Amino acid sequence: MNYKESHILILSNVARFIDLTELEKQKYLSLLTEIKVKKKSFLMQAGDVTKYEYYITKGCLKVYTIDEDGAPHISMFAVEDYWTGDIASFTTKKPTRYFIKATEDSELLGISRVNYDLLFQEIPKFERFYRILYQRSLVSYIKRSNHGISLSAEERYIEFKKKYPKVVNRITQKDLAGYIGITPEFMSKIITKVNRK
Amino acid sequence: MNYKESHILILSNVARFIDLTELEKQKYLSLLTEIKVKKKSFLMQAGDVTKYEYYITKGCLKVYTIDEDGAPHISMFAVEDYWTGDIASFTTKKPTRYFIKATEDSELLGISRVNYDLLFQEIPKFERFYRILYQRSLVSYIKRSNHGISLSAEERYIEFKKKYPKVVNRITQKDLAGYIGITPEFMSKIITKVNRK
DNA sequence: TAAAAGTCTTGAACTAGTTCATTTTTTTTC
DNA sequence: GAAAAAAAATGAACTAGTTCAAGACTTTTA
Repeated sequence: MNYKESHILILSNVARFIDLTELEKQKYLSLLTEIKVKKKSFLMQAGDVTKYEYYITKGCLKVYTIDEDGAPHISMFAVEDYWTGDIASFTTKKPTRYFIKATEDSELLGISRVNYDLLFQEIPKFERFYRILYQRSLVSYIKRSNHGISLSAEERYIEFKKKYPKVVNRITQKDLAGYIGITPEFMSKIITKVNRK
Repeated sequence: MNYKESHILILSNVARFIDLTELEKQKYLSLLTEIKVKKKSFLMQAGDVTKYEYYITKGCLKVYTIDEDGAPHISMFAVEDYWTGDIASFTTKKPTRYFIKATEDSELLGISRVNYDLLFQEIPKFERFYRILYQRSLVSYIKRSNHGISLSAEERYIEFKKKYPKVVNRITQKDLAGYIGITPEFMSKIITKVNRK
């Protein structure tokens, strides 16, 4: 069977953890929705009840909250081959506190709540896929939450560059500051200092 | 069937997400190992390859790393009805960076790597159980990692008290400081200040 | 392609959190 | 139940990170 590029990408992502028959692949793909978002437009805004979980096939998005003082706190940058969304809102149907905004023109595959439930019924193997996917995400979020409380801003910046070398060049310094958890001014000072070394 | 108390506890934890037949319950329990740890002794130390994932039936333990300066950073307190361990080391067989130490005499049920794999083969429903368990843990770690970078120490303390009102009274202020990510001295000042209000 | 809007840099004054040292209080141990 | 060990409180001097303001540089938009 001849698949389009975005479908090849998501199937190879899924194939990391489970094997699907040709029929299952087609069933799976039929449950997905193609979504395009222009740079600067929103995939989700605080207050929405999120309809989809997303897989990014092209582009870059930032996932963030805005605190009472209006300061943004970025929880992740989602680029090609990443999953994103707000699982809490997706599963509980409560309004999200997150914004997801495209920082580049982006293309995604979304799975709706109905289809997500259906997926587990029709291809129970996907329980395993998501079990392993969540297990791995968990490991990286546990690490990140430890870093947040135990590393200095400069150390967190160095870690970020090491972990996401390609992402650094695709985002603004201001957004990076929002991810590291500091002001853009201090981010600028850290970068000057680290690069001087 | 008449189960012992610790088994009733873990079965009701599992029953939150999946239904098991009587036979499956017995199979599941047969894969678990009972473990007791005395206060101040270790369940795991940095460098070990972790053999088990744990469910706590009694007591309290702290999960932490120690940084190059010798400062402890506590990633969770595990009390009754909580799961703990180091999934990264458990699944990859690489040495852990974590210490797990009992802060009270504690009792746990452990599942070994071999039995964990066996569990999924014999009762595939457990993929679903862990999928949902990890999904929920993920939500709370995403929140925690955001709090670490966006809230002040005082705000994190207030959040902790709200989320874990019972745990606060079972741990030392020093350990709480290690969780919040500040020095014991500053923790003391915050507590004095917050309670004065 | 000019104007506007947003991003980045730098510096000075400030605040949250650290470090170190000392004393008091609580818990552990024999 | 006394002695030792650990935890908690407090204060003074310090450092990492913030805030505000102003100017330079880049990107977006019409």
